Amino acid sequence: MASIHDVARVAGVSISTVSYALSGKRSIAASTRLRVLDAVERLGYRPNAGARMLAGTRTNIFALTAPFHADTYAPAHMAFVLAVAQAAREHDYDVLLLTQDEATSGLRRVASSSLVDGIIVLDVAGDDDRVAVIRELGVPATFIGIPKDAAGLVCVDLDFEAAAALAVEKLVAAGHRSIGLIGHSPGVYARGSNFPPRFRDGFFAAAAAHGIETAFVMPERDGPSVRIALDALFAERPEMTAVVLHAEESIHAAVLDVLRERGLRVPQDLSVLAACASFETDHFEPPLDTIPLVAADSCWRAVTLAIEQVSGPIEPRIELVPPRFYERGSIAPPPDRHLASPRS
Amino acid sequence: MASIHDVARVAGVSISTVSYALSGKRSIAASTRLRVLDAVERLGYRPNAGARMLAGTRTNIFALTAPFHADTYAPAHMAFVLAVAQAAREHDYDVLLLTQDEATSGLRRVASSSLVDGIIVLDVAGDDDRVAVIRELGVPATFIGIPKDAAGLVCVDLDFEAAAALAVEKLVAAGHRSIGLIGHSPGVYARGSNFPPRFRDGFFAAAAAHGIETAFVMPERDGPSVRIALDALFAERPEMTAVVLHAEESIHAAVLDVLRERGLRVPQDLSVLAACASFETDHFEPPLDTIPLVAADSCWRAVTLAIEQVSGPIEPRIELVPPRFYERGSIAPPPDRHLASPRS
DNA sequence: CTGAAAGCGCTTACAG
DNA sequence: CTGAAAGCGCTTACAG
Repeated sequence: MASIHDVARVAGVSISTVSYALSGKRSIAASTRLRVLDAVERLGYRPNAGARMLAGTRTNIFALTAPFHADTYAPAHMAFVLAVAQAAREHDYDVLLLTQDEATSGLRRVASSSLVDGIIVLDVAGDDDRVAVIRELGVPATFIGIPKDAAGLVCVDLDFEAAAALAVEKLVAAGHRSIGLIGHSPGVYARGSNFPPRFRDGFFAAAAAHGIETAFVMPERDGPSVRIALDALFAERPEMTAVVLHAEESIHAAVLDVLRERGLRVPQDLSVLAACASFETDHFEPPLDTIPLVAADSCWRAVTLAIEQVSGPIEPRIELVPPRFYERGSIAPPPDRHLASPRS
Repeated sequence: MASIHDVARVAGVSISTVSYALSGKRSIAASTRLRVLDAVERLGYRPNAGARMLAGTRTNIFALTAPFHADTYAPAHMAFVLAVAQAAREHDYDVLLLTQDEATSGLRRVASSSLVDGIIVLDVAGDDDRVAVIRELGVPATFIGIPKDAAGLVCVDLDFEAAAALAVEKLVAAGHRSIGLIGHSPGVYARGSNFPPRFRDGFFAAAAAHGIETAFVMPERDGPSVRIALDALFAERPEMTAVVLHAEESIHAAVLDVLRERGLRVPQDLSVLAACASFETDHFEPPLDTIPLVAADSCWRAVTLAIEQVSGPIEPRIELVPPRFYERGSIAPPPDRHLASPRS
């Protein structure tokens, strides 16, 4: 494998000139640079990663700690892992994958051996063991998600409260006054991350602010549970004209199936809005209006903030990514029977 | 951060002694080793990764190339990524994640910069671009899956043909003579990996060997498609008494739903076998007999073979992991009406 | 604008 | 059983 010495010899310059020509860290005569680049090309030279790590100030590797648990929703998890890897690559960083087995010990290992320049933390739980370790290590890190005690940390997340408020606003604007929320399974609220309650509470708060009636159910992942959950919503709010979904993809499909069974048309009889979904909602029948959870948004920002920290400490912060609404045609005004003053 | 010199000073030995005490590559007096380990402990010493990579012969990092496409089934994909990472860690290796964006260029990059000691290749397509690159690079690599031209490569995979044969045998042993196969969606067979056809062809071959009637359907991922597919099976083989599933988790659930709707009990009226599933099948109602695709099996073997290659070339091979059957109670003898000579 | 050289922190022959 | 030293391939002050 060609080394920097080979390149220097072929180009007829010193190794420092090769290094600078490649890094651009000092000005090089155009003709010299060309000779160097030509030699690099001809030799297929690639700087040795280990040597750069040792001599330089950074490794250009981030650790990605992405614990996977029994109740982790694989598609969303995968979307975030990939989005981090892609964002990192666009900043010339590689990603080292750390799993649940090594949640805290892996962080210590890669940080104290200077294998990585920093850490991206995924699937952040309310009380996450990794928080204390990262504080202790003092290594650059960005959390995607918000732990209970975020003091001194750099966190990025979708603004779930704002997303819930936006969902309510869109439906209120269409004329709805009674809105159901179909959330994740109860287990998701009980343990783990804080975004499901953040969305739920944001939903209730926004609804209250608008004087809107609500009902809330948490079905399990199977079809029968969804059926029962929808029945419960309609039982509690017979006048309900819209439903917000903050759940997994399969729940969306199941809800639409049940509505079809019951002869309820979307959006003529019931408006439906998919909130904070990390999957496409336009292959559903009908396609669903959505306020998506865009993994690329949070992950890009997280990587950017991690890179900033590599150059030196930055102000701790919780950065909330603003939600956006995409219309697909699954929201309409409520059917006449529900209007205060029926038309015609 | 403490260096090997700090440890040597505290322990009162030379840095080579520290190195050898830690690597065990030459014999050290017990008392000396204790002093070294004590110093390591007190200083919280961790060898610098870059320095080891540069001075040593290996980086202890594998690249994992795991392209994710629109039709990739996230849970299985995730299971394999995690299994590789876990197997690697148990061999003291870390895993660098390469995504679809960099499928081939990433391989060149990490291999020629000596960032990694080898490559684990996931989601292998029949004609996979990565095959040529890896041949060219001559870097240690293990494929999990089998490309069309596997000459010179080291590949590991479940023995899908044997799994299909085992599925048929189990059902034949229970008395079944007419068996349906519910496969993946047509798109999966059209492009991509070769394991779906390998299973399908193995199924037909084994059925033919046993003189068994078969039918085969490829439903899309949605509920209605599954309903239609089951109807097609029963239309083609009214005497069908067993079904083998080689498909995604949601298809399994949908099949069981439809059978329930139709009043068909499993296994009294119809036996069901889940084949090559990378998810648990015992939370279904009823739990399903299974010949699982165990990610940990293939991935552990793949990592082991990659590590062997780091020490020097090994014989190219295609290693097939033998399938195993787990009984859960979803297979029973066919109902009496289907027996050639009805009892009583 | 460019070069000679120190130094990053290890591993591993070489010597004893 | 242990130590002194070369060397891995870079980056980056230091000098000119």
